[in-house]
Amino acid sequence: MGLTRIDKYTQEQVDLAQLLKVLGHPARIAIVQSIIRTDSCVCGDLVTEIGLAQSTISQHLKELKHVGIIQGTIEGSSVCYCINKETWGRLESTVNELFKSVAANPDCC
Amino acid sequence: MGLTRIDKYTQEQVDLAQLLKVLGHPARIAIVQSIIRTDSCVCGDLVTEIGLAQSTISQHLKELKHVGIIQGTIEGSSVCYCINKETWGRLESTVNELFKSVAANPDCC
DNA sequence: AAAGTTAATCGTAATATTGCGATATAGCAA
DNA sequence: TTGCTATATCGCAATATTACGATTAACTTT
Repeated sequence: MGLTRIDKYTQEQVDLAQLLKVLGHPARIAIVQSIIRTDSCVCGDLVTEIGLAQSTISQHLKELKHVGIIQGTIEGSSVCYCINKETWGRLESTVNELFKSVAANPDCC
Repeated sequence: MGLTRIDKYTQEQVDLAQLLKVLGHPARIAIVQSIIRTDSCVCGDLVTEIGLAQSTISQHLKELKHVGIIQGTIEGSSVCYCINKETWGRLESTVNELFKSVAANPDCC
């Protein structure tokens, strides 16, 4: 069917999966890393830096923005994209909880 | 084209994205959580617990196994799936590095 | 051997994702 | 106004993903 069934899962599972899914693309990882590294909200630079078409980068930015991983502010004729720390904080604590339970899990096979 | 171009990215970006992508599905999150929680390598139980078809669960297990998130050992007529801690350790440190750089990133817009 | 259990694989239909060029939109500059 | 730049959106083609039923494979029990 190609349609992920969400009626079987908790809201937490759906939310976490959504964030991880959006981050689960190398272009979007590269975009996030670039936004962090350049430390300024350059945006069009991503096109030349990553080497995908402008429309493709714009689409990835849209997805990152849609789930709240980044946020954009219009700044003259360009757009300033930066990290949404609230979402990252939420993701960090959820993921760390998972890591903790993995670490505490005894080997069994 | 539907084909993710990997020639534009570093190996680290591709590897991280691959792990996050596989975890980016609620059924696979539920599977991982269940494997951790039950603390034993039950497997067929996932079908009744999650409520997807047996073939669907098997397919998700295959993907988790393929990227090394879990590992399976044949145990009689059933299979014992459990966490692959080496992969989780790698993922944890990579992700934590990312979280650290996000936290250190100054707000700019 | 025959039947039952468990899990993997195959085939398939429906939907989603990726990437691009072309076009639209909006602010800025001359 | 007329261009120029920056970004978003549209439409499309290629490919990937998701889910399922049916089948297969392998072990267990009778």
